Amino acid sequence: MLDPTGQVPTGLTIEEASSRTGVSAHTLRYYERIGLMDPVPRGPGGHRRYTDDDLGRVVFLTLLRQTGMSIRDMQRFVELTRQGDHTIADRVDVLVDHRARLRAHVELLTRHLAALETKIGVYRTILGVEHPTPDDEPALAGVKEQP
Amino acid sequence: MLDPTGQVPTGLTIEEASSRTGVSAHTLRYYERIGLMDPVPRGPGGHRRYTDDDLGRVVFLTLLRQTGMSIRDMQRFVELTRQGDHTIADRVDVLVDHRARLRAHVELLTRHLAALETKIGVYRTILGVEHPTPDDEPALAGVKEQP
DNA sequence: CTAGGGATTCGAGCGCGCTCGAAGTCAAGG
DNA sequence: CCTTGACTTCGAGCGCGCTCGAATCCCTAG
Repeated sequence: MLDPTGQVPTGLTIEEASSRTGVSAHTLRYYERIGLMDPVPRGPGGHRRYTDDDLGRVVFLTLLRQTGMSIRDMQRFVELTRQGDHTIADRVDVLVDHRARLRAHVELLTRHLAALETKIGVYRTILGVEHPTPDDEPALAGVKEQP
Repeated sequence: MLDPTGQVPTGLTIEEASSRTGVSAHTLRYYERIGLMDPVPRGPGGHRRYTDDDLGRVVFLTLLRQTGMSIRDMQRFVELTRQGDHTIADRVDVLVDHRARLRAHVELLTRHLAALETKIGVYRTILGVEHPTPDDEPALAGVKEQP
């Protein structure tokens, strides 16, 4: 493990970074290719070694993606970051806009969720309401029905 | 507008249905093609005339889509519907599962929203907090952060 | 030295959910 | 009559976000 110079490679391999972030190695390379990540430092043999900062970046990118920001918009945001501190106000604008969209989206989903509850209620009523709705908390417990 | 027989075509044209549901005419035809909608009744000239029931169906399909159900799963659900009342319990199962995923998704988004607030806060701090953040009350009541 | 394993780059391919365009039909209006 | 325009069917195409596979390279173990 130790090399003769005493240098221990620092940082995580791409596989380790993948398992810690939940992002596939393929996707990690892809993000780097398209400029969402700055070139990740390389260890011996040109292998990527992810630093904590790199991981943090990945996590943030994942947050943006999962909240519906497009790859293209993420690229624009990252470009702002690269341009230095004088773009911080712009970055805040982007994030605030994104937050607004996200809030609206969450509200929409919440309304849809309520409508879905109603629909389920209607169906259950049709089935005959023996059960005093033992269903409003288990989620994964597994939904039993009986005739 | 009135034809000699006194027959007034009933229901909405595809364009009207589109503007009322927010779903494009292209997509309405597509949904019918792939079996998400039963064949919509036709008026003179073979043109579609959407009934209120049809619109209701479109709205429900839209809800499922917007909450992340795949077209494929929607097709399976619709197929159950077509098979008659004895599939109601199965339909409930599908909807309950979907509700669980939706709840989890909303929770994830809510956590991401909180993280986003934090990030914005950090950036604002860097900018120097002249502005007493005139932004932390609108939209949603949920999710407050405090330093 | 050889073999193995896991990384590298790169472009191509894929699944999803539309989205579009071509070609045709029909009814009303001038 | 002919035009206009909104509809019809159908298959093809598109944009997105990955996802994969081939070829190559490097390091380590035996």
